[in-house]
Amino acid sequence: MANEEWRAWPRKRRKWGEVLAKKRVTLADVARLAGLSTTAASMILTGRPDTRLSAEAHAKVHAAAASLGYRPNIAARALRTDKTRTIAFISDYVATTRFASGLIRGALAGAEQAQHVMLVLETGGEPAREIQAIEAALDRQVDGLIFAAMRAREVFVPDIAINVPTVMLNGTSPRFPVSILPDEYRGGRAAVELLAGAGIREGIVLLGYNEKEETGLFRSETVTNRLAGIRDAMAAAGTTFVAELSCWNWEPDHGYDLTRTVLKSLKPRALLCLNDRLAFGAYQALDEAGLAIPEDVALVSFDNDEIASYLRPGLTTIGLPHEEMGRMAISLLLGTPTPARVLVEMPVVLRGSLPR
Amino acid sequence: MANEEWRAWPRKRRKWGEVLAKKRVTLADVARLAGLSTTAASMILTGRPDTRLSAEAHAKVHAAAASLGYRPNIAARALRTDKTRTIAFISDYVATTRFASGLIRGALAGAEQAQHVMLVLETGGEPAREIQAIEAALDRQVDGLIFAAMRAREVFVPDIAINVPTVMLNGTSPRFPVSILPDEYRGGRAAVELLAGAGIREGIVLLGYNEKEETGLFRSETVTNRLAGIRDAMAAAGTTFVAELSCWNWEPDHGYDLTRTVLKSLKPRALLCLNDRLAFGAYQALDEAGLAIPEDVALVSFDNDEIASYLRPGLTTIGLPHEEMGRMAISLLLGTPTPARVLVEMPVVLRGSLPR
DNA sequence: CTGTTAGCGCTTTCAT
DNA sequence: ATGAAAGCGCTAACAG
Repeated sequence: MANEEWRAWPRKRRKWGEVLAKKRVTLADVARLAGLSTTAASMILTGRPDTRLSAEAHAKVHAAAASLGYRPNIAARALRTDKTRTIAFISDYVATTRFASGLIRGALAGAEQAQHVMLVLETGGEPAREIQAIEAALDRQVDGLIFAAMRAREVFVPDIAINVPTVMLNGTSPRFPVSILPDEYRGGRAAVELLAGAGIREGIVLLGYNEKEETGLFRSETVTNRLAGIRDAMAAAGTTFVAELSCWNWEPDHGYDLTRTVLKSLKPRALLCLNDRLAFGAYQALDEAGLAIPEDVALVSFDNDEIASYLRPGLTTIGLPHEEMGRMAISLLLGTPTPARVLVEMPVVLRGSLPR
Repeated sequence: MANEEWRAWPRKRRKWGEVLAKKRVTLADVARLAGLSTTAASMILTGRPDTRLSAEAHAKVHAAAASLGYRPNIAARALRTDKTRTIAFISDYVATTRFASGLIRGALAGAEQAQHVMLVLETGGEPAREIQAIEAALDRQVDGLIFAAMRAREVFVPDIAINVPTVMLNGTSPRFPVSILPDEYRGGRAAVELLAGAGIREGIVLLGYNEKEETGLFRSETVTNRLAGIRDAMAAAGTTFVAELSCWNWEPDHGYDLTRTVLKSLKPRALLCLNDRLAFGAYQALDEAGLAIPEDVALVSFDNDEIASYLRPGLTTIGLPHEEMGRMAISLLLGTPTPARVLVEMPVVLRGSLPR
């Protein structure tokens, strides 16, 4: 399983503790060196405004802190202040669907900017692990909780006491009013408008519509809203789909099969795919059929998955604004509570799969 | 940018603090309810073995804790014990290359299993942010540090005092002897042996060899070792490459271009691609040239990127054992220090791009 | 303007 | 067998 190759270092193995050394410098050390009280040192180092200590005192304390390399012990501070400058990010899956990792990245960036730090916990969507994760976070006195779902949906949050601000990210929960979601409705509209803008109003096939929205992984309002936007925009453009193909999951294989099915009976002008992986499969089927993209068939899709940029021609897609959403979760958490549903705009990513 | 839709909840906005309630139950509360001292409660709840308190005391304390929903304050405990059961995972990028997120997932899983929790920090490889990340972690009294690199390489670790166990994950550093890497040499051998096993010993093209290994993103020993394994295995099989194509980066476009170049001058039997994205580009070029995989041209590649499973036929590839590596980082950190370089075996993932 | 004192919640000698 | 008291490092009242 693992192949170990031993290196020089210690002759005899020792415990980690023995390998390391020196205890941390404390505030008392700084105060002592500066010849002042810990109180003075504390006030000066935390930069409290109201209290006026001599400029000389300031200088001495800062000099002492610097020369000793002093760093505050945040755990100790938290005992007094009840603030750890730490936020927990609890999600069902971590970057399993690679693009959803944008949620973490955005949150991480937001936290860093706000001088906070993030505890990341994965629950697999299992209630038992969710409870453990919440408790582990709360036990460490985090200042806030972000509950993230990798696929937008209503999230079940265990009914245990949570006494810190909480934000639902890419999901909703009746218990927590603050939630952040992609603006799927407008995204859906945008996709259709893109086609219309390219002069395509006829011969459009919808790929991946899930007949039973209440089934499977996508029982969320997400896909419902996306579809609502699509249908409204189609109606507004005064057209209808020439065909609607449904499937139970959005993987490349399904896109491939669906597209082959379509091509048997008709010659579509465009494929509107409900996500990029379906579109990927569609590319394969279109290639096999000798149809050129976008001359024969145009494609528009959703998610801005990484593969969208790999395809040739590149896939035009309505992206999920995950990074922006993650960032927003932090600012909502750290700001005044906003008991609202925040909808974040989905970016339009233009590539070659649409005629210009 | 963000579209806000206000929901029912509070008439007037309040601060988060006012929205929440009740202070935490403390050990003193438990002790009081049990009619014992905090000392007794502490000993019983932490399950210290040597001290023998009455069975009755045990029962009372546990009952009290349960009925109050007591949870220890780990920050406070850390003040005494110097153990936070928290580990920091500091990496240059978080899941930017989607498959590298396996490192995090593995570490997360390992931490959870060991009842620890993980602080995740991203540095972008910038020294200033690295310092901040280390300090932020150390200030929170983490029990250990994992330094991860998303692409295996030698990692620069800022020269600041680090007084906790540290493991380099997917990277090396002269300062920290414990490091975990994929066993690239054996992986390289495996790839060639796969081809040989399929009866292919002639007409093999190497795709993506970087002439100047010291340039660009891959100055690591990783690619060097991978290539060494490949060359040794080729020699062992008594054959040589019919062509070696180099490029400066491993993206689909390069694989596409390189393959087209190859096809101009010869008809290869197999392509050995140094990563899956190159292979992806190669697929596109082969498709265009009307060559069938694996009948005309076989492919073997590295990484087991997600796209490898999307391709048709599926791409046979030597995977990066990131999840296993992440898990191992935790166990090394929490166990006895192992001042060694641990090499983790790369899994062989068989799919249709190789004739059977 | 500065220092003393108290205590956050917990574990740990050390008495009883 | 159990509890009192000290103290981890820090900040907040309150004196001086």
